[in-house]
Amino acid sequence: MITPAPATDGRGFFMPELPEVECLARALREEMLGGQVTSVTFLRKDLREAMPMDVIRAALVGAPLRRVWRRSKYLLMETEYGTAILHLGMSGQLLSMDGPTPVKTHTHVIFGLKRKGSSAAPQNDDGGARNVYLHFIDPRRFGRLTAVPAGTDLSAHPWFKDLGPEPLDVTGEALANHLWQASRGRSVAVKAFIMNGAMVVGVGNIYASESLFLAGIRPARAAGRVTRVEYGVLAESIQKVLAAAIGAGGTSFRDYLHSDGSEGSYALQLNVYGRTGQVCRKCLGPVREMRHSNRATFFCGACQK
DNA sequence: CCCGATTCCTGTAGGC
DNA sequence: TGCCTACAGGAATCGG
Repeated sequence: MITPAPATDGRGFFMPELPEVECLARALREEMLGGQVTSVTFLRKDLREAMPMDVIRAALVGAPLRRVWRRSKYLLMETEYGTAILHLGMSGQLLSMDGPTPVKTHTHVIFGLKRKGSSAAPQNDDGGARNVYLHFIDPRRFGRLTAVPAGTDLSAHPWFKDLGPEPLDVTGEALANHLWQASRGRSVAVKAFIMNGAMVVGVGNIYASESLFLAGIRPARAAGRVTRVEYGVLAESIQKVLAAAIGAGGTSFRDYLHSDGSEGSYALQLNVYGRTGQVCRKCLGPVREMRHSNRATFFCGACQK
């Protein structure tokens, strides 16, 4: 039995990929929807790029959160005034805290929220319990945060305009057809091809290796030399890996949100990622590693053709 | 256009 | 033990 696992970098460091962002969106929806952002505090001006602080405040502060969702690895939070767009990068965390004071290093932005119904909360004792502070922490600062005013066409936004389909929002057949057609004549390695957000979103370095292992396709194969039948298997493998990780990542995320973020992410059951030299779980041969486009790539030489 | 390499950043691991 | 280097990742950008 082959079971995909939540993503870490092999040392237990939590890496937000599509499944983790999806779980984050679900958790925030559960906890925050209908609540109101009362403040956005910036502890620095830029992450990967400058954050438009006024635009972000204008989009969020003073109106109920009416929608929280995910597109690709972006988390979106919408009020009637606008939409904030957040990317956790590689090391980003969005932690729910009781207080407005940073408790971890590399806390860059703090969203203060008055949760739904908080006006009726008592003033004493747990009077502040319904207020919650979302701490955006990101040591490596690969994250991004921006916002757009209401009415903006998000599909035309620079961060979204070139994105391919959501792998879990289309059928395996549709995804396979799309990948196969887009790959005709392409010499790029199939691993780089499926990691390209213009082709399909949400497949990062870890899940690319894992999907190709499940599909039995070597990562270095030219995308244009993968057959339609193989793209059928690959599309289903991508969906299987991501869907299973959403389940597993969800569990991981609850620990993550309510503790320090690393709990539960050490016990990994990845098939090839980070398992160089260890035995393949299918054929007991050695898992091999190569570097491609400066990224570690893992595969089984016997199981993948 | 296509494709591979490089860049951003910091914490951690491993070599000596 | 401490210093140094390599490496991790998404996505933009550069150059051939």
